[in-house]
Parts: sequence; structure tokens; C-alpha cells
Amino acid sequence: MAYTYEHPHPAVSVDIVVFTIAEGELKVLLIRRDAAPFEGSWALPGGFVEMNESLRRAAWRELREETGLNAAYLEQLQAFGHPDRDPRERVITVAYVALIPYERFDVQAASDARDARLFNLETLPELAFDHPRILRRACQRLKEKLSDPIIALQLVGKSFTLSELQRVHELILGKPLDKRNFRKKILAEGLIEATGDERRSGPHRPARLYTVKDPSDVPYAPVIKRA
Amino acid sequence: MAYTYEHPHPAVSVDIVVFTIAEGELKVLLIRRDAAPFEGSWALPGGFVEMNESLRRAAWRELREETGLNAAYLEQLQAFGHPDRDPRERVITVAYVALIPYERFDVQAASDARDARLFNLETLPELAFDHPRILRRACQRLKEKLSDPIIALQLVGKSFTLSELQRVHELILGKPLDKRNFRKKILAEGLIEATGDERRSGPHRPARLYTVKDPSDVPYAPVIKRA
DNA sequence: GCAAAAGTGTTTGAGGTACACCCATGC
DNA sequence: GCATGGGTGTACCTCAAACACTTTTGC
Repeated sequence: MAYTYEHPHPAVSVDIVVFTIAEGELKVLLIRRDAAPFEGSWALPGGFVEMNESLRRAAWRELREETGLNAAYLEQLQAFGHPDRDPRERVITVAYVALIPYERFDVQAASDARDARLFNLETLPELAFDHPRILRRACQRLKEKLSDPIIALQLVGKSFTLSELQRVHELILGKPLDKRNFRKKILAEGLIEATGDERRSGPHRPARLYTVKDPSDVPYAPVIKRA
Repeated sequence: MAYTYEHPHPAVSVDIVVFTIAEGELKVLLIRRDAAPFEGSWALPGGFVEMNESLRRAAWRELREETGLNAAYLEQLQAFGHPDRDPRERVITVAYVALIPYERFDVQAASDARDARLFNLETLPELAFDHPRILRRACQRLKEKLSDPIIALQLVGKSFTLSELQRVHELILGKPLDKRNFRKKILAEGLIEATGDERRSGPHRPARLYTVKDPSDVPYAPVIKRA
């Protein structure tokens, strides 16, 4: 089957920069390419936009198909369209940023289960296409958006300790934060509250657990079962 | 001539939201469509991306072709790609925001000189496609970016008074600002300096003129001739 | 002289930053 | 009992916001 147009048309794809926190580090999801070009190297999950779906929907679908994930948070980053970014043909890609708490990760469930792995940002493999550039922009955007408190909340589980949340901020900013100042600010925002439960995880005082007060404040937040 | 692909490809266009200050108001440039669909209604300047040019370059070219303008400031807004946003075929558009000081306007010089006009944001005509949505996002982005001092500087001339610059901020924010606080903040940024000249323009005290100190601080800023 | 915009400082409150010690636990 | 992270309050500084009068001009 072939499709013919009077004028030349580029292909349009979506690529998704999936961030999560695993093993106490900020990680990005990459997929090993099993076809040319860049066969064997790693790339952002993504694929071509279908003709009857919106860009956002395409990003959502690709994410599910390639990784089995249902994104918690999905935001358009920007379009990338240098003429020679893909050696096969002109491909314009629209990049998205997705944030997913690690506890939701179930990459095994991918229908199109390819070789997918989480990488630390400091130890990235060779990336295909202009994906290094896209990834850099995504990191930058993530930092800029961190002032919105819901960003970090997308990367922790249903319930979390304040130290965990602080660590998320520190990983994104790449610098340590003061514990007391952090807690003061976060609690002043009024988005989260203590559950009353504690988590004990080592030879030290147990940590209080917190959750998002009102899930509607946090689009796509983990669904919280209230008593 | 026809172009054939194995898979369906959308068309890709760029649309540019051109802001300027004219007659003491924030205005946006629109072009009257001379062909279906939406013939006779107004639309953002834009057109299809050519196969050998980047998105940014396409935006630049369309702006020049349709309006004779050389953009002072051009920034990607985002991609819009709902499947039915164009009734002819699937068209994904990448929107840009351009800021141009009014003194550079020379729409008459357009090679593809169509019916182009500046509109006040409060008195817009009917817009084609999803351009109302694009325009709303552009206004929102402009507000968000105003904290960067170079934004407002893109909308004033080579030399300007502080009242003019303040008016630009007020128009973008849609609310009045305090004169003393405004001047304090702007001057503290250290980007501009008094030229020593004054401008007299009515039955009141003349205003000092300012310019950008270092043009390299302000990409695409009006080229300033230094003594 | 009067209308109209230009120009000029100080005070206050909020929020961000710096900083040090005790607490509860597992081993 | 000791190592480990959890939890807490105060002082300072910076920046944003509020606020009123004098100056210079054109007519």
C-alpha cells in the first residue's frame, strides 16, 4: 500500500523521555534499537504518529506499546526537525517528557517487549539520532518545572517520606538541599499530609509517611484510597 | 509531480505568532486567507515546511515571505497536531512566537504581499483552524517569559524611555505596575543604560532615553551604533 | 498657571538561606 | 552503645510591594 501527495511530506514521530527514580538515582528509560539505522545503539522510546491520533495520544500509545507503561505525567517538550536528524528520510519528531514513579514500572508487560533499560544520566550509552540533544533539553525543562511542586510528586510512590521527596528534588537539581528549609517549604504548600503510618528501613528512627491530600491537585497522581 | 510513501505522512507547517507594540497597544499580526478553507477569515502567518530546512528556518522564511519582516526574536512555542485541525488533510503545525519592535515593521515589503494587519488582542476577528488556541498559548507563554528582561526589550526600539518599557510590561501582564518599583528592578538588572539624550513628546518633562548596554546580551536586538 | 508625564526613597512583609542538636531505631 | 537517618526552630538577608511628592515642559 502506498500514499501519494502532491508535495513532499516529512514523517512525524513522537519520542518520550521517561524519567523515574530507581536505586536512589534519577534514571531515563532507553530502548535498544533492533533495526537500522543505529541498530544496536540506544534510543528514546517513540514511533510514528498515526493519522487519526493526536500527538499526545501518539506519545501515550508508544509509551504503552514499547514499555507497557501508563504514564503518570506527560508533557510536550518541543518539536525537533533538523533536516538530517534521521538518515532514512525527513523525520520531524515531537518530544514528550513523562514522569513515572518506579513502583508503577512494569516494562516486562510491554506488548512490543524490546530490550529496555533504565540508565543513569551520568553513564549514558551512545544514543541514536539527535536524542542526546532531546535528552539535554528534557533535563533542563525538568529543572525549570521543579518549582511546581507536583513534578516531584509524580516521581514518588503513593506514600513517601519527606526524605524521599527531598532526594527527588536534589537529584533533579543536582545539588543538596537543606532538610529543614525543604520541609518547611513543602509543608507550607499544603499539598501533602501525613498518613499517620511510618516506614522503618534500617538502624534509625522510622520516617513518617505522607500522601497527596487531594489527588485532583496532582493530575495523574497515584490513585489514593482514602479511609 | 507526486511524492509517494509506504506509510501515510502528515503535512507539517509552521505558524508564527508575531507580537508587536503599536499605537500603545500589544498587537498580533494576522493575514487574511485568500483560499479555502477559511477563505476570507484571518489566520496566523505560516506555511508548509520545506524538506531541506529546519523548523526554525521555515518559520523565519515564512515570516519574511508573508510579511517582509526579519524577526527580532523567534522562539518555538509548541507543536499542535489534533487530527482534524485542518479539514483538507492531516496537518501538524509547529508554532513559533516572534517579537518585533514596531519601528522594524515593513509589511508592505512582503514579496508575497497579502492582506496583513495588526490586531488588538481584545478585538480579534474570527480566526481560522485552531489558531485561537495557538494564540492563547502564545499569550500565556509571553507572560511566563516576561521575567526574562530581554523579552520586553525585543518590543521596544533602539532607544526607548523607561515609561515605554514599563508600558510593554503592563500590556503583556494586563495590569498596571508601580513606576518606582519597576525602574528600580529594571535598572538593577544592569542591561540598559541612559544614552544621555532625551525625548520630548508633549506638554510635560522630557524623558531620558535608554539603550541596551551590550547588544550581545540581547540576541537579535536592534543593532546599536556606539560612539 | 495648569495639565501632563518624568523622575525619585523609604518602609514593610514574605520568603529564602544558613545553621546545630536531639530522637528512635537495628545491630 | 553506636551508627544511621528522622525530626525540629531561629536569625538574617534579599526581594517584592505599597506609597506621595517635586520637576519640567507645552500650551
